[in-house]
Amino acid sequence: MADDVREALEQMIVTGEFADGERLDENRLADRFHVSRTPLREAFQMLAASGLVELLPRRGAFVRHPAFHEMVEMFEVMAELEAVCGRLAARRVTPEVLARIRATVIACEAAVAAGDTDGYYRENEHFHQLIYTASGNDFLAAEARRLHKRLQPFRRMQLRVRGRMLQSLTEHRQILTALEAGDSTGAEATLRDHVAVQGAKFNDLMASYKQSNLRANPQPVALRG
Amino acid sequence: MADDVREALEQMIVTGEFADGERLDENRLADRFHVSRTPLREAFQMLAASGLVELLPRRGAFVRHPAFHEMVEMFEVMAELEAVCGRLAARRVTPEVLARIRATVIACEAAVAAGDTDGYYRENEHFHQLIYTASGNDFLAAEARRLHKRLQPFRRMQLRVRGRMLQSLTEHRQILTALEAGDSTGAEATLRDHVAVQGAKFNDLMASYKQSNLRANPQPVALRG
DNA sequence: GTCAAACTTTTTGTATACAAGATTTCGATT
DNA sequence: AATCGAAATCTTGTATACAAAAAGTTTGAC
Repeated sequence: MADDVREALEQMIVTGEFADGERLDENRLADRFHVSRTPLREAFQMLAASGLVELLPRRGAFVRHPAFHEMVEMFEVMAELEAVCGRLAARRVTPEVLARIRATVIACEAAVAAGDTDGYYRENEHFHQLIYTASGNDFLAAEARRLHKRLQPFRRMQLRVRGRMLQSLTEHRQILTALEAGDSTGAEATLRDHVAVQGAKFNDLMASYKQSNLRANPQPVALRG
Repeated sequence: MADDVREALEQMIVTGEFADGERLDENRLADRFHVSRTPLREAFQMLAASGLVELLPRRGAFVRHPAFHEMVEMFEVMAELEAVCGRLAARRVTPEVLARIRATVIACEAAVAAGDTDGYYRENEHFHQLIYTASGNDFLAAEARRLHKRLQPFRRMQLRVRGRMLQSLTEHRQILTALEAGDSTGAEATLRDHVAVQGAKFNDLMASYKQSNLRANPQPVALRG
């Protein structure tokens, strides 16, 4: 029950239903979800653990959208984590996982050919999840998945850009080639560039950030109404 | 209050007062700490968020010590995170932070000269915290600190080994040199090797793991009393 | 003696009650 | 009219109450 509430709130937050710094009203939300404050507060704590809200003692739970520079920092870490996954995967990937990666690349090609953006998005997700698995380090994979999930709402912004899908596919192919060749340096570099927000991607991301409703409020949380 | 309880439980867990898989009894602990179950359960959730306990629905909170292979995986990630910090720091470190890193290396030298293990441990902590800061990426620094803290009880095992302190100091010097030279590749490689558990360090760690009371129970959590 | 089903006891999860801290309102003062 | 402070109101944090699920125990059949 507490987990259902967390799920619902998480959805509401990442779809921008709350402004940055907005306080989550325990009584109002308890009414809304037909639960008492107890499971609601549990949900708040879970959201705080994943960084979606900030808990200020005796003040309440405040939703926290990342500032642009924080988003860039998170993407930088994501790029490095995936680069590490790639480097390790080049040495450790099992034939089974490699085959599944190959399959997603083929599915991605099909999606591009069909102009199926949603399909591409889905297969792209699989591709990255498999890279994490391929690292052979479950802890690394779990950390990568955690950050990947956290960045999901912002990644959505990115992939709609024209031509991005095709470029992404090309990079997937290069990554696959590197993994097949056991080329750890190549896999690392290609994955880093694939995920990193730089060059044109930086500007695209900035543009969509400014349009989104997941923008941070420049005022510090503690001083807001 | 909930946070005090979390603090206390965290201490008890990392000092091995509970066996792996042991259930944390809400009523008993509520009595022990003179609090009600409400803040206690909050503490459980926080501990679950940092991976120290596992929450099984309708079953309770079970302490979770990492298996040896999980510990190795965590150290591998730590090594990679610090390597990234080092690479970025070589390009981004500010003169102020660099000066403070230099100071810790000098303090480490003094500690080695005096045979002051505790002093070395303290300065070593500062050194690594500063490396995180030097990365210029606050999110990366926060993630590195989180994992660093999680590994603290296991790192304690490591540094007592004879000769380790001197080798560690030598590596600190090399890292500092690389940072001063703006040598990102050097800083990255040196830091990775410094933190990585490999060669003799692997065997040392395994030996102390086996002796510690933070060992995992081979039986899966769900099947334990 | 073993197994299983029914019953009893614990234990968890949620709701509610209440006290202490934060916020707002409103009036008095400059 | 603006500002400060006290009273009133709201909100959070903790304790307690209660229902439902899990664990443990007893009883009965074979």
